[in-house]
Amino acid sequence: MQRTDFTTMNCSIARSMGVAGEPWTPLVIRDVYIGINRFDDLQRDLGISRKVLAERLRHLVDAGLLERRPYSERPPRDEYALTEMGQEFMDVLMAMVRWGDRWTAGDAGPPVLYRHHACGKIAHVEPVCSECGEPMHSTDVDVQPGPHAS
Amino acid sequence: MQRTDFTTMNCSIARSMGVAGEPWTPLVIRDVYIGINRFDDLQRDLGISRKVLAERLRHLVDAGLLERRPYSERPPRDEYALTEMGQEFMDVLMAMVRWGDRWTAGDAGPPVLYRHHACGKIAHVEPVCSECGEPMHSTDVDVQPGPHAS
DNA sequence: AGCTTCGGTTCCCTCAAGGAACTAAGGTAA
DNA sequence: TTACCTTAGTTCCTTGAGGGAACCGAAGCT
Repeated sequence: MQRTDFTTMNCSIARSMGVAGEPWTPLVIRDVYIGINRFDDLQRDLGISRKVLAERLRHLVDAGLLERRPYSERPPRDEYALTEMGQEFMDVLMAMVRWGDRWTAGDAGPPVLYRHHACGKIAHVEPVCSECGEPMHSTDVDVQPGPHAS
Repeated sequence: MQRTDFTTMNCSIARSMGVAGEPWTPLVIRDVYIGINRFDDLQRDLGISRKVLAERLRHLVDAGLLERRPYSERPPRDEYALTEMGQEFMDVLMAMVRWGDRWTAGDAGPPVLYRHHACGKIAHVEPVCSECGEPMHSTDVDVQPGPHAS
């Protein structure tokens, strides 16, 4: 948790950042997604302090994005896996990958590529409207108060 | 900047977080997007420390997501506006809104709604494949090394 | 001359990040 | 049964970023 608690703000961006926006947290989620599931492997891959990693994992399990899963009875050992809530957060990270590839990758190009199962092509995500399927960027919408407006 | 510099890592998620992942930064971008463009207005709306706000704005201008724009000659005053790079970062924040609405909004419902210009309906973003237009979530892709793999 | 607005900067305090060392529970080899 | 290894943390200390309040400077307003 940063100094300010974003999780209680009446804004979905703030709450998302409160749950998964602390330093390292998105990278932990990415690593678990690509199959790095164990404490020592995460620590080695990220180069993160063991103390901070333990805090982040505890927070993510408490928040419901990760779950602990035993992979060995003797000795008893747990690994971390994405829950459905965590899987869906990958949508946010894939949007972040798209943006980072476009604006921060430079001439060298993106470090990883995504091959879409359905069509077999190298692709990136595009945001479209859930109702009509047309492109939906920030310039394509009006913002208006919702049920729980402040 | 957090202690660790994420902007130089060979990962678009890390670089995105390095540029726009510090505490408050996504909320500053959201506010500028919805038309809160001036220092004092941002400070009042967010309740952020003036010191931290000044740091964040400077960082976002340096990174190219925001630009300063004069809105008064006498007295000389600037306001902040999203660049194209900043506008496109809104795609990430809209994905975050979608996730936050689904998983953290609770019974009260989302605080804000988005009306899509093209179809006029209340909608949220769905990620689709840039090549075939079918849904593209993290479970729909294989990850493979790109041109600038580590 | 004095008050207000805007857009910051400066100062100080606290608490989180980073890093290294330590711990604990069990397994393996001699 | 002694010694060492692996895994998954915890503890301790130092440093530096976040928070808050006060201050500042340029311009306008009365």
